[in-house]
Parts: sequence; structure tokens; C-alpha cells
Amino acid sequence: MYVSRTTRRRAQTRERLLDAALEVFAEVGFGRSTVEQVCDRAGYTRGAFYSNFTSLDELFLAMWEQRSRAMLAGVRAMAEQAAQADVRNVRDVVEHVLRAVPLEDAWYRVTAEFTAHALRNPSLRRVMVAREEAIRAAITPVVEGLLRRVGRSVPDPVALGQALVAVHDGTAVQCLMEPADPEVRRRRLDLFVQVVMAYSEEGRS
Amino acid sequence: MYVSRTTRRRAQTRERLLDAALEVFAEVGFGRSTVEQVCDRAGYTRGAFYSNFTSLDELFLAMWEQRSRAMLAGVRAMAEQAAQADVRNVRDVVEHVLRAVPLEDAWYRVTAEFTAHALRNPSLRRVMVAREEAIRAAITPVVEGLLRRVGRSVPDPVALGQALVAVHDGTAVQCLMEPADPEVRRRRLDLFVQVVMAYSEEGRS
DNA sequence: TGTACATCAGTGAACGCGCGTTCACTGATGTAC
DNA sequence: TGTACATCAGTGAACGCGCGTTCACTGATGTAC
Repeated sequence: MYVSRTTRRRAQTRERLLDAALEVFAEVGFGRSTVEQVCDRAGYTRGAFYSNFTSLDELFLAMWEQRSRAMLAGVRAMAEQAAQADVRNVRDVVEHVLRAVPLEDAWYRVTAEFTAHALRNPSLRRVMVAREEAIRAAITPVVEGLLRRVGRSVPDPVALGQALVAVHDGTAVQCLMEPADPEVRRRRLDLFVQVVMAYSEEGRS
Repeated sequence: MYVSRTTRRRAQTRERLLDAALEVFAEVGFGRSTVEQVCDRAGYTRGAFYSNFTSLDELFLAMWEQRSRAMLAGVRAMAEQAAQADVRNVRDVVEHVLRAVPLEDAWYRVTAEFTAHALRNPSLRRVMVAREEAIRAAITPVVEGLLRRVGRSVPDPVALGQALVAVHDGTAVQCLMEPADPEVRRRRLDLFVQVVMAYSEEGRS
């Protein structure tokens, strides 16, 4: 008798298609990407694609979720280290947290398009909202913990979380648009510091 | 002898194609839009398109620049009114300025895609950077003027300008993702207030 | 551990549609008088 | 103001390519013994 099976080879081609998708979407844009381009990049024929996914939309979502999970894992790993971190002031706190969320050009491009795509599609929108909440939920306690060590408490953690995500998204575009200008990055850091200061107060809650 | 000519009819079809482009791009995304869809929407055959533009890319840029100019004009018009505005505190200042920059779903979608597109294309990138600077240049003096009336001055106007644009962009996504949640919009306003407070100080410069 | 075999995963050719692009044409529009 | 006409703007048919999608097939892979 035979039951289930497979998965080693299959998992690998799935993986490769997902990787190729990120590259191709970042290069030419999701909208202008074709099934053929993704398969070429991954080293398969188009049939392989249809054996694993039903449409480019499905692949886009799968890829985006995979990468989002990876990023969230990065944030959680940072939370571990945070316990041993050496923080003396709010700026140290901000610098520490920002290290967990790198600015990557290709990923930002893909995210911008996914955002536009999600704004047109209610179910994708829910996916994005849930993901933002997960990121907030992962980051806020870390920030709170670090701030406590410099003698500050956060009265409204949800508001701080939303503010941090907004500032991150908004400043990310600016930094990627003008990668050669160090001032832009410096002001980004300052803005984070100002916002964290504004949403926390002195005194160990 | 005949010289130059034309332009009434031509200007109108150009206009209609630009309007149709915004609608179609917002609905299905720039990447998935076709010349045919835009022409259908505008009420022309495809030949009319090629008589006015050489590619969808060119149309996208033309449309985006047109709308950007219109938005900038809106900001400048707001600046006029600002002189008579009745502002008593920083919150009033923020509310006044935000009225000039409405949150529009279709426009945001198009902007997100244009941003992703620009990140791939150096010359478009320069266009976007220039436009952000123009917006900053238009808004900053208005904010400074209004703040002066509530007894505050701005030590680093450039930093404030960059911060305001970042906060606007970052919070815009959040508001459009969760249009049903009034809390999100309230926190957006709060964030603006906090940032303006942080980047200004008491005392008439 | 080796072998036979059932089943699965990816191949590659084939089909056809949608759409970009061109172009000879016709009707619209502005100008000269 | 009216008319004739030069020129321009948009039409619509035609061509062909690129790509999505399907499917009979073959070679790869895991399992039972």
C-alpha cells in the first residue's frame, strides 16, 4: 500500500520559484512580470509553475507571506538579544531596534506594490493589517523593556506601535529615494528618537 | 501660408486620456493596465493613444506630474487661507494643514506604484525627489507662519519638513488599510501634533 | 542493502487569444482670402 | 461672415508576437518487500 509521499523535490522547486518571484517582481514589477520570466529565473519550464501554483497572484501572496514571516522572526530574534543589550539613552534604544528592520531596496519595492495591490483586494488587505499588527505586537514589548532600563515608561503602547510603523514606512521611502544623502538617514534616526520621547515619559511605571 | 495650428481637439483628447489613465491604473494597477483599457475608458481607439504618447510609461509619468502639480497648487491655495485662519494651539495648526492634503484611495494606490516604479528608474527617481522637495518647500513656511501665531518657532525647518512628509506617507497607508477604524485616524492626528511639538519650541524666534 | 514498481513532479510542444504597434484612410478643424 | 482648402487628429483593420494555459509524456523519487 502506498500513502502520501513526495515533498523533497517539490518543496525545493516551490522554494526556488518563491525566490525567483522576489527577484523578478523587484526588477520589473509584479504587474509586468510573467509566469515565463519567473520560471526562467528559477530554472524550470512553465508547467512546473502550474503544478505548484494556480496564478501569479497566488505566488505573490505566498512569497510575501514567507518573507514577512522571516522578517518577523528577525524581529523576535532581536528581542532575545535585547535583554543583554547595553542601552544608556533613548537613542541607544532606537538604534538597537532599527537594527532588526533593515532597509532593503528590493523588498521595499515589492512591499509598495503589494500594498497597492492589497488596497484593491479586501482579503489581501486583511492579510496586511494582520501582519502589521503582528509586527507591532513583536516590537512594542521590546521597546517598552528597553525604555524601562533607561527609566522611561509608555502610557499608550498601541499608539507608540502605530507611530513607529508609520515613521518606519514613511522614512524608508525617503532613504531609498536618496541613498546617497546621509542627512536623510540622520534625520530619520532623529525622528524616531523624537517620537519615542514623545510617546514615553520619565519614571519607571 | 499655413503655420502650426491644432490644439483644441488635441488638448481635449490628451486630457481625457490622462483622466482615464488615473482611473484604470487605480483600478487594475499600472502593471496590469493595457493601452486598450485606457483608450476604451477615454472613449478613443488605440490609434489616438499612439498619436499622443509613445508608451504607457510616458502616459503614467505625464499623468502623475499633472496630478502632482494640482496637489501642489492645492497646498499653495491653502497657504493663502492660512493667513486668515483662526489657530489657538498646535492641534489647530495641524488640522489646518492636513485639510490641504486629502487622503484619497485611488491616488494613494497610484502613488505607491509610481514610487516602486521610480525606485527602479533613476530619472523617475529624480522627478519624485524634486516633487517631494517642492511639497516640503510649500508646506514648511505655512507651518512656520501658523506656529509663530501660537508662539512657537522652528529651529530646523528642513528636518520638520522631512518629518511631516514621512509621517504623512506612513500614516496614509494605515488609514486607507483600516478605513473603518476611527482610532487609526485619531492616532495619526496625534502623531502629527507630537512631531510638530518636538520640532518646534516655545518663544517667538 | 537491493530491487521492482507505483506514483508523482516537471517537461515541452501545442493552441489560441489578447494586445502592442503600424498605417492608409477620412472626417474635423483652423486659416487665408 | 462665408467659403475653399491645407493639414491635422483620430479611425479601424491588419499583422504578428508573447504569453497563459493545457496535457500527454517521461524520468525521478519514495516505498514495500
